[in-house]
Amino acid sequence: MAVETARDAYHHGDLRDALVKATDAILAERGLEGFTLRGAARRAHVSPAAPAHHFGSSAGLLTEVAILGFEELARHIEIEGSAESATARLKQQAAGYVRFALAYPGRFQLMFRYDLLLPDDARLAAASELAKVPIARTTQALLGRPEDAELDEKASVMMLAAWSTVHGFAHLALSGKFSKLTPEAKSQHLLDELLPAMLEVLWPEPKR
Amino acid sequence: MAVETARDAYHHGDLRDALVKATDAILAERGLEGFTLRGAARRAHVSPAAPAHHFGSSAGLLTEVAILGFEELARHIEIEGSAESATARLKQQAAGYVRFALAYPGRFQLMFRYDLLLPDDARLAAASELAKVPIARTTQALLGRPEDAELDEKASVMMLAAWSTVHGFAHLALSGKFSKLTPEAKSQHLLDELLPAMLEVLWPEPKR
DNA sequence: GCAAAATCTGTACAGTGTAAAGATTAGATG
DNA sequence: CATCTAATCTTTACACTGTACAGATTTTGC
Repeated sequence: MAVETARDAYHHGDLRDALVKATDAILAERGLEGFTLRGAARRAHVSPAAPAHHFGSSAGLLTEVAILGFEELARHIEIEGSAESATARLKQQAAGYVRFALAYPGRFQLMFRYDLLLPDDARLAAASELAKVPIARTTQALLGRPEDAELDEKASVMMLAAWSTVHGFAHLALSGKFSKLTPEAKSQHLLDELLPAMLEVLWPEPKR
Repeated sequence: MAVETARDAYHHGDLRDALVKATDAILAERGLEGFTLRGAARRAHVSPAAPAHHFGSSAGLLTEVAILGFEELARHIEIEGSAESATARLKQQAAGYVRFALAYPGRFQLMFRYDLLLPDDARLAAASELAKVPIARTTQALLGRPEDAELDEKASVMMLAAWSTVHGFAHLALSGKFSKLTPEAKSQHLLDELLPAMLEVLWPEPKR
């Protein structure tokens, strides 16, 4: 059956999955700029042209990894415990978003590099859309509406505001644009100090 | 003297500038992913290895273009007429920021792709820093402080909030993440409708 | 058991960035 | 003006890249 680890056989057994994992490992170890299709093939002990059959092109493989990225991102912004307020929940989700970006910068950058991904992949679009759902629900809560209701224009704009802020913060952090503002800034400082302070400016916690 | 257009001579005359302009033109025509060092050399009618002497590497040339980008960005966020309020001024600057990103996507994306730029270039850092000055001044105005004063922590955080929001918006727009939210969304719609609406959520205009 | 389909290899090609060595020109010095 | 030196550009070359194409190998369906 060759279902077990048959890496030296002519047929790999589960090359598709192995290539995705190899790519993800490369992203983690050497970042997005360290990825090459041939490198991923080497890591899976397979010829340079092998990936083509499963993914068509480099973009096909990367799209698969980006899908996993959006799913992982969704997990990071789903809040576990019940938050005290809607704004508190928003902040928890924001922290999850940034935590994901800082923990998996290669994945995160890939997910927004349309030039590396298949432009019209339905599964990628769906995964991206699914990752927004938790933010959408919190937005509705902020407006005092039922969480599973459809977003009207005001809610859409509000969600866009939250998303832009957090995404911009994450992107600037990964671009190294904060090394000047806070020379010693490491991930912990960004997550524990700077991000909450910024969010408090934009979504102040209501006095009680 | 060969100061005049001597493109067919052995010595170009002003190859350094010609390569920068060629690169900028490629970014405008084919985007950042359309740039190659050899392509820029071809456009300047020069051999593939010629750029190396002036810029050392591809990153050196791109860094030069990124510096021009930050200078152009600074021009876009300097407000011309006097704004009615500090928040109104912030919104004008935000619009300038996004207008720049949408008008010159190749340049804009390059400016934040640290993997393509020289990591420790002093002039690039200075240009990037200079582009923040107008936002810093508006931040001070928002807090009712003298505009040329040093930013304390609160002001820094506030500026970071504004910057993150606008940068995230621009980045998401260029990533094509708004095509779902607003299928027909073109630059005009983003600039005239969506962006002002989002900013109004975060920085509501004070009642008068 | 055997044909057909799926999977992977080997080879090849055009294109990339850039290192190294040589050709050409410009500018400074006498 | 002549000549030397330094700057500038070309040529060649190399190790890569993504991927197209033809063929080898294995699995699968009948």
